[in-house]
Amino acid sequence: MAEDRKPYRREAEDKRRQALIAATLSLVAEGGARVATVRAIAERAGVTAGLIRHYFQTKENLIEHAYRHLMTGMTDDSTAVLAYAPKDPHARLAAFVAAALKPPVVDGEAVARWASFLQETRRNPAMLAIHRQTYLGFRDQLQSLIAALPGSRSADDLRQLAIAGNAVLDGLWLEGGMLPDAFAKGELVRIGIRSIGAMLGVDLNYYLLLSEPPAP
Amino acid sequence: MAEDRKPYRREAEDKRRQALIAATLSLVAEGGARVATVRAIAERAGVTAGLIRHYFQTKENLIEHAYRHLMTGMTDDSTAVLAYAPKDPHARLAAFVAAALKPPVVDGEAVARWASFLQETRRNPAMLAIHRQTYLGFRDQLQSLIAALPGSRSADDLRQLAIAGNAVLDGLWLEGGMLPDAFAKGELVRIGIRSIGAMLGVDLNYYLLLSEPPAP
DNA sequence: CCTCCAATTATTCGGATGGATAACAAGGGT
DNA sequence: ACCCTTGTTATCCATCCGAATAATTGGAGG
Repeated sequence: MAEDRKPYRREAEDKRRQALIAATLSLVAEGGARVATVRAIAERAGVTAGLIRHYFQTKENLIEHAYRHLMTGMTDDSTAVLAYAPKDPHARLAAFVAAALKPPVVDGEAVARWASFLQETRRNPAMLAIHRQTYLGFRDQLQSLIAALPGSRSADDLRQLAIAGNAVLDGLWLEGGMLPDAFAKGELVRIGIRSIGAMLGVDLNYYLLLSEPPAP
Repeated sequence: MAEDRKPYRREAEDKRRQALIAATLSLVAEGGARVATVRAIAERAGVTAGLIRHYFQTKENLIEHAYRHLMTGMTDDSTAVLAYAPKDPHARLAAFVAAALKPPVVDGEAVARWASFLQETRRNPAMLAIHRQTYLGFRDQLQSLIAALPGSRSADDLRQLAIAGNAVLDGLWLEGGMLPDAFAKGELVRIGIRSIGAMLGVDLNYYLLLSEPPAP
C-alpha cells in the first residue's frame, strides 16, 4: 500500500485563521452559504477539513469570525478616505458619502456575502451582536461627520439625520450592488450627495467637486 | 405487517401550490434557507415530500415561486393604503411612506426571508429577474406618487428622487426589521417622512397628520 | 542528531438532503 | 357501480454534511 499522505507546512496560528476566514468569505460570495461547507472552505484554504475544528470550536464560530471581518472591513473602506480628505467638514462628509457609494464598497459580491450572513443573525445571538455593533459603528461615524458641520443641532436632530443618511447609503449600496447595470456610472454618488445634502440643507455637491477635481 | 398508509384528500392544484409556497415562506422566516428542506416544507404543508416534485419541477422552482409571492405581497401591503388615502397628492405620498415603514411591512421575519432569497439571485437568473421586476415595480410606484405632486420636474429629476426615496425606505425597513428595539415607536415613520420631505422640499409631516388624525 | 509536542492529515460516524421511481388509492367520468 | 386517470404516499439511492477520533509527521528546543 503506497501511503501518500499530504505533505504540509506548519503555519502560525494567526495566518491559518486568516486564511480560513478569507476562504469562507470568498466561497460565500460566490455561491452563498450553501456552498461554504467545511470541506470546501478547507480545500480553498489549502488544508484538510479537520483543521477547521483545530482553530475554531465549530463551523458556526468560524462563520462569526468571517462576518465580523467582512463588516469591519467595509466600514474601514469607507472611513479610510477620511485620512486623505480635506479639513473642511462639508468636504469630509461629501468624500465619505462618495466613498460609500463607489467600489470597492458598492459591490455585488459584498452584498451577497452580507445577505448570506444576515439570515444567521436571527437565530444566533452572537451574529446579531456583531450586526448591531457594526451597524451602529458606521452610523456613529456618519453622525460625527454631520455633527462637525457648522451650526448647532439638537441631539435628537443629529440622531435622526444620521439614521436617515445611513438608510440612504444602505439602500443605494444595496441596489447598486444587486443591479449594477440599472444605474449609470457615478449616478449613485450623485444621488447620495444630493439627497443627503437636501436632508441637511447644504449643497454637498459643491464640496464634493472641491475634494475631487475632475481628472484632466 | 400492518400497513398504515397515510390517508389523504385530493386537492385542487392551486390550493396545493399555495400551501407549499406558504409552508416554504414560513420555514424560511423561522430558520433561514437551511431549514427549508423538501421534507420540512412537505411536513408543514401536511403532505409528503414526493408531492413537491409533482407540482414543481424542482425545489429551486418552488423557491422561485415563493420569492415572487413574498415580494409582490410586500409591495401590495404598501400600495394597499392608497385605496383609502385622500386625494391630495402630498397626503397620498405621506400615507405611502408611512405604510412602508410600519408593520406589517417592517418586520424582522420579512427581512429574514428577503435576505435568504437575496443570496440566490446571484446564481439563479430567474431569481434575479424577479428581484429586478419587484424592485423596479415598487420604485415606479413611488415615482408616480412623486410625479403627481404639484410643480413640474424633469424626467431625470423624477428618477433621482424615486431612487433616493426608495433607498431611504429600503434602509429604514432593513434596520427597523433587524434591530426593532434600536428605534422608538413611530421613529422610523417620522424619519422617513422628514427626510423624503426634505429631498422634495415639502413638509410631508403636515400632510401625514392630515391623513392620519391621532386616535382619540 | 534526537525527542517530543502539537499542527495537520486521515478515517469514521450518524444523519440529512434532493431527486428518482414504484406502489397505491381517491374520487370524477361514464 | 366500476374503471382509470392521476394525485399522493412510500421507498430507495447516491451524495454530502458537520463533528469526533485516531494516526502521522513537521519542526522547534535541547
